[in-house]
Amino acid sequence: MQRNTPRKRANLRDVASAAGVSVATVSRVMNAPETVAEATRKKVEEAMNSLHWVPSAAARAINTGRTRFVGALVPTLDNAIFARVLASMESRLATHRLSLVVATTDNDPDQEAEKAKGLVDIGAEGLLVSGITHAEEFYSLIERCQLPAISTSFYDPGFRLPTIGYDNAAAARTALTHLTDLGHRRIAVVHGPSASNDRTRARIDGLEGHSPKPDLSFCEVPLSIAGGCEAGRGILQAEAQPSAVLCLSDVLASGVLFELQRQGVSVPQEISVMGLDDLAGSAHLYPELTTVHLPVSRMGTVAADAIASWVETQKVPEPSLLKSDLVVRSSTAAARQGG
Amino acid sequence: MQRNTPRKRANLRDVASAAGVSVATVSRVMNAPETVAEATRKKVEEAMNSLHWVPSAAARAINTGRTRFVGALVPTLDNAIFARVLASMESRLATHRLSLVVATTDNDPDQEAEKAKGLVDIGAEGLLVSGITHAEEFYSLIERCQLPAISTSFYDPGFRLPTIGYDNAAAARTALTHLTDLGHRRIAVVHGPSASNDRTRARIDGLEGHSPKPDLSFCEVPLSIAGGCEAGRGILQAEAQPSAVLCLSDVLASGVLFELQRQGVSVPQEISVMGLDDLAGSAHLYPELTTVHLPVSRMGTVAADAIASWVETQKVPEPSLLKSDLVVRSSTAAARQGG
DNA sequence: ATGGTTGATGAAACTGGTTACATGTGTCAA
DNA sequence: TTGACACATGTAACCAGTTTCATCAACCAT
Repeated sequence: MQRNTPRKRANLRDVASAAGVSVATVSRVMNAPETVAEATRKKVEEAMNSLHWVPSAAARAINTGRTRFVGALVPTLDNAIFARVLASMESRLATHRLSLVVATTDNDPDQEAEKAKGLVDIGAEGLLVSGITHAEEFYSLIERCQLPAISTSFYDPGFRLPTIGYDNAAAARTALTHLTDLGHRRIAVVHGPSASNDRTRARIDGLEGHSPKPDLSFCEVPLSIAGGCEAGRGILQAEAQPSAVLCLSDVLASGVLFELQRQGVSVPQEISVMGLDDLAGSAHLYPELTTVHLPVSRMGTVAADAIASWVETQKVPEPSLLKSDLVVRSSTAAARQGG
Repeated sequence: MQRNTPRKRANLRDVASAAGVSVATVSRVMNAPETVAEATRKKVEEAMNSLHWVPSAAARAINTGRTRFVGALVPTLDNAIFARVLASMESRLATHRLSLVVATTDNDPDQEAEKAKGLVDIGAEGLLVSGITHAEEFYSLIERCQLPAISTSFYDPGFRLPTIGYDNAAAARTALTHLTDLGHRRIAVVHGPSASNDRTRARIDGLEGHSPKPDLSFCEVPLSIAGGCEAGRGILQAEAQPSAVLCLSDVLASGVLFELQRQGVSVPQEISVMGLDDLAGSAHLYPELTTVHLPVSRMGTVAADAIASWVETQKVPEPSLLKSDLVVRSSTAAARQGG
């Protein structure tokens, strides 16, 4: 039985002895090549190559105290909006030489706390979460570890964590105002599960106390296109039909749109439909969806910058409010007189 | 100047001396509590709590040689299909007590290689990539590190890496056959950028040599709903109008659908539209989209299991072919005679 | 009383890097 | 010729855990 294969990975010492130098010199070739003489450096580099040496991330981390990645906890990847946020976070973090570890929580605070623990266990230097509803274990975890953590999708300067997001209530109000401005008074509000989603709750709450006071009927469905379809069917079956449908998420609005078309209802002539989010595709739906634009990409980059600076400088970032804007397109129109 | 604040995080030794035991015992409380006497364990646990001790992931990793996370390199998060794959990978990996680090490559092999290096640098134990087009540096990286790496979205048993995916060419063929079976002969094929996307290329190639030989016209647009709309406009402006549109991605099909409706063309009466992917929302579009179902969720779980077993057991997994199925819905109909 | 076994614990080596400090050599101005 | 200084390199401590092996007491059967 020959033993040619050095079944164990080479380490710094192996490289050093192969190159005939000390470990310090090898380390210098990695971290400060300019301090090493040309000839020595070449010798070392050759030894590295011939031994197929790859530095151990863990060993480096133990010394520097840095792992260079942060974790993101999102409710789901199925909604395009979170995918968008993550995409912009990921690319922005890359500019800070940080990686992003993703975990999904399914809108469940307990699962979030558990996954957060998992992220800490593998060495996350910071955490990005969404919303303001979290388990007590989550807070005690980040406190215990003194871990930088930022909350997104929700602006609340008084919150326990720095928040970077928009005013969900105001966004919903903006949408409702657009509809009432158009003369709509009987409006169906379609939203996703409110029990598990604080953003949804905030949007619903934002509709309260509106003037003029519209006649709102609420409809809770799963947060998906299928859910929107379900809502659409429900609306058409109701005895008092609304002249407008306010969907608290573009995904739902899409479903409503498709279902109304399927049932032969023309939008916006018979019923206006409005969304909230402004997903990339919403501008291209038929009809083009009127909605409230939430700057999710921007939110991702701002949050990435904030967590990066917190991790690097230990300074807690300021909360940041991002503005949302009404985007009027073709899915809403003036209410017909005396409908 | 008092020095009450022990500005440094506590370590194992601190806990050990606080509890009046050895470091080995503290370590045992973590990893094999049953071997420690009840009373001792309690003492240690109290010390841990009062010192707010959090074990260092890096220190553990350096000993066990495990970081417990793998990296995934996807072209983009903007397409729902990758978000879906990642979601199922993430949840499946969690059952193996592995986390998922996500990086996006923008369909650029060089960027992929660079991000892969970044993932290795932070300690990824394995890599999940998509497609079969990769930079040479990528291969040399995984070879050098002897890193488990699996390719998804593309089945090719002869490939350099184990592949877990579907037969893209066959899926496209299935779609085309459905259209020709319905009597369509003049068909517009809408697809995303082919230069940078091997899956798209494979799908296009799959259409070749079909019998009966249809009259295909190709249209390349950005892979987005907006791109689909653009294609839709192009198709209506063409002098020889097709009776069916075959979109090599559901995202494009959605855009085509919306644009045709916008232009007053009825689907499928005037033009049939077909997709490929079967995204979650496709079944609820108006009209419901006929498409070819790709088992992306299943692919995610299979790939997760494969990389997990490779990482744990060092045994290279077998390639795996996942079947795709035709899903006939309402967006396609028989070609009108003598159109 | 004796030897064997089990259970709990500790001392110290070990993981794979980084880095403070020491050393040795060569250059240059005084 | 000598002291000052820069430069290249090595020695060994250090990071925060895990793990091997030794130790020692307690228990039990002989």
